[in-house]
Amino acid sequence: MNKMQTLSKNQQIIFDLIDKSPEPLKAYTILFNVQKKGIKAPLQVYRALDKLVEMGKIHKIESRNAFIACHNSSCQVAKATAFSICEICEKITEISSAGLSKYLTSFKDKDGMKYSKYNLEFFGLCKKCR
Amino acid sequence: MNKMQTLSKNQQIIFDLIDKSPEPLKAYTILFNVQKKGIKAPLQVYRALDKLVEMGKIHKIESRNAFIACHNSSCQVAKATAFSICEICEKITEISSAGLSKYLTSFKDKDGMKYSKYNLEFFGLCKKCR
DNA sequence: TACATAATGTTATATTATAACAATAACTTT
DNA sequence: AAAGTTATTGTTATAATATAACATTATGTA
Ligand SMILES: [Zn+2]
Ligand SMILES: [Zn+2]
Ligand SMILES: [Zn+2]
Ligand SMILES: [Zn+2]
Repeated sequence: MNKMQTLSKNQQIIFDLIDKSPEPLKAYTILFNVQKKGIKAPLQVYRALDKLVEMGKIHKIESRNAFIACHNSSCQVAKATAFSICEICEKITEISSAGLSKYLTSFKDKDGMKYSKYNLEFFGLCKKCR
Repeated sequence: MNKMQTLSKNQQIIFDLIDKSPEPLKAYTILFNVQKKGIKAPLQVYRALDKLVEMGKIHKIESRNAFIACHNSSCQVAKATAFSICEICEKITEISSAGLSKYLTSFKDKDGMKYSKYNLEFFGLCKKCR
């Protein structure tokens, strides 16, 4: 069974903010929004983000330098993520597809090499923007 | 047929450097290495990089902020890229798999949405590092 | 308690990327 | 060739993203 992860003060503040945000947040946007709670320096934000990513509570959208809460039942697959990104409105959604993750987790390259960790970002137009 | 793309002076200088590099290069590493050729400012580098990415001559490794030349017969699939990244030695290889690109290009999410563009980064240990 | 580990606070700095504006070069159309 | 248009270049300044280094405090464990 998973060891119950309890969040530290800063981790909890920053996770709550990201979790209730309708869109991915950037580190300095987070910083600005938690200054009233006493978090004053970028490093405090980045440290909490690092831990939250490690725990699988949030994911980083690499092409956008932004962070989104995992809604995939706190990602068992913290290290195997897939997102869709709308190129017009920047709506970003975590894709939760057993088929996709199975395909990618079992994918073997030319050397027969398998990879348990991956990050996939799809780009296109969301429903609203088409 | 594809319009033959001819590179501008700066684009050619920067492409040549990336193309002959055994590893992905970062923007400021590129800048440092082309200063002897008269390219003095970050913006000159970033502008050339943008165009080269557009043309599919190079790709950006998003999780590393680094650029690698496409060796996939100058990527017909400039907008559908996949890489493997060794977490120890940072060896990075473009994956060229018809099966993978077919699977991802035809992948439909829960809303039945298809995406023609994607970027996939696999993480693991390369042969040498295992 | 005593020890070890994780989290925090703080200042400074490194790294990555773009804004704004002016000047040239290259390509089109007449 | 002339005139108009677009792509590329040059330059300075600045914005945005991220980490180094060091001191302190809190938490967990033997
Ligand atoms: Zn997730
Ligand atoms: Zn949209
Ligand atoms: Zn390619
Ligand atoms: Zn390796």
